[in-house]
Amino acid sequence: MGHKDHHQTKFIPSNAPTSRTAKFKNRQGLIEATLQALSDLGYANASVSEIIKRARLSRGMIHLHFGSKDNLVIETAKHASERYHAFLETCLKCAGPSPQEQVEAIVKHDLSEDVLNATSVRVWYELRGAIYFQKELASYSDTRDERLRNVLFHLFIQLLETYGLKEATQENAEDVTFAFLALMEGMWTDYLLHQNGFQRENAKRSVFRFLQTLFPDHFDLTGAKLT
Amino acid sequence: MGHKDHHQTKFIPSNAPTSRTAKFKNRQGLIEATLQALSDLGYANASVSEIIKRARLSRGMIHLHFGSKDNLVIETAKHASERYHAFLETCLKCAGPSPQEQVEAIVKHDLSEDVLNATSVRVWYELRGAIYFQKELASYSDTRDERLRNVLFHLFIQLLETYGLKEATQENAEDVTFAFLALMEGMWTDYLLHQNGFQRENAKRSVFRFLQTLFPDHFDLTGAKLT
DNA sequence: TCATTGTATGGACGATTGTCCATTTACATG
DNA sequence: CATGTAAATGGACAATCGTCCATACAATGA
Repeated sequence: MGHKDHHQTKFIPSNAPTSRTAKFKNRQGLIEATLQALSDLGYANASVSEIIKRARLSRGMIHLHFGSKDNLVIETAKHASERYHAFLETCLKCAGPSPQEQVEAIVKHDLSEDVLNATSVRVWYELRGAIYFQKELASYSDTRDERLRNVLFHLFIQLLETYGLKEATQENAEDVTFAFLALMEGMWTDYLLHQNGFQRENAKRSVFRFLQTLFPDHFDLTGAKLT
Repeated sequence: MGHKDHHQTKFIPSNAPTSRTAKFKNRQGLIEATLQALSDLGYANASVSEIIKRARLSRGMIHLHFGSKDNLVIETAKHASERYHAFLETCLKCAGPSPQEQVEAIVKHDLSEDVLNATSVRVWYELRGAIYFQKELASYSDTRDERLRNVLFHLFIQLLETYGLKEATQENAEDVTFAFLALMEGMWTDYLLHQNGFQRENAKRSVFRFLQTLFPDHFDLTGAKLT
């Protein structure tokens, strides 16, 4: 009934050409709708019907644009992953060059409202869980994986070296990286589970307290309060 | 065809009475099968058909024993939660009474093969994710929740007091508890994601290194090596 | 031994899943 | 304006979902 009208009012404000720009917009719309459905309903209940309802598009569009629903989910994961890494890279470039400033930037990025919010945390959790029976997701649900792990490892190496702990630097840096990543993972999980009670500032303070005990010369709790 | 035979050979070895013991066994069998299905397939694909296939029972049994599939999942979560807490309590009783020994016991419990294994971690993850659209699960997927949080909080209070840091003890203990739980959460997530590469000993060492930096008088890395 | 009771079976049911395609719509080009 | 091509629609389809029930079975008490 009103489907066509909705589509027109949504994507063709006046009388602009539909063709390619509209096709791209619909493609993006499906991805956004999938993110929303995953967030609202979880992977188990994010059906084709629920996705197209949110996209306000017709049933066949998923097949037309993505071939299958599985593929749509994979592309959605890819989209989310790229957004995460792009924003992270921006944050790292804006921050100062010193290791402590870089680490600080990573913490603030990962706990910022742009990254750690109700929708994205839910989607991230659901897509991770789905890796088991949708192996192709693994490559795109790699938030906080090898790339970031390597960056952190080298940052911590530098920080450890300033203490002159040459002997066990390698192993120490590995352990610190491992623990730091686990800590950040845990923060996200805590946000997921206690969305109402979660205090962003407390989370930041805990992480900086952790960093402070490890590197008392480089970190203090004032870092947790800055945006 | 062979359904009856399977059932008999499984639950009635010789000619024992079926009645109540068998009913209980079938009930337990369904719960175990649900755990297996959740682990193998995830919540999204753990259908009634897949569960009864693993339990080697007939379709109607779920309705008979649990009323609905949703209820079976809830009872399964309850079962898993009770098992986790019962084992944790045993570990805490076996360990020495000092705060550092109690914390150590918690770490070793949470990273032991009995608790942190392929099946249980998968189930834990899936059930947590399902809380969103199955609210009743929340009360039984509370692994590492308020109960454990309180225990840890008081243990860390005691440890902090020995340093004479009376002023900020409360806030410090909260932060430490928060960070510690996040760290353990993250370890589980890491196990989930990198099951092949995960090194139990590395995880233990990282946690103990974390504790050592916080409480250098009470913890050292030798604790990480003991079973 | 026969009736009763509780347990177990497996197929039927409507609802919903993801896929696909015949059809319609709308734009770009001749 | 007419024609061709790409985009979008929404219903048809088989498969599967969870629920439920008529039936069968097995053990117990009279």
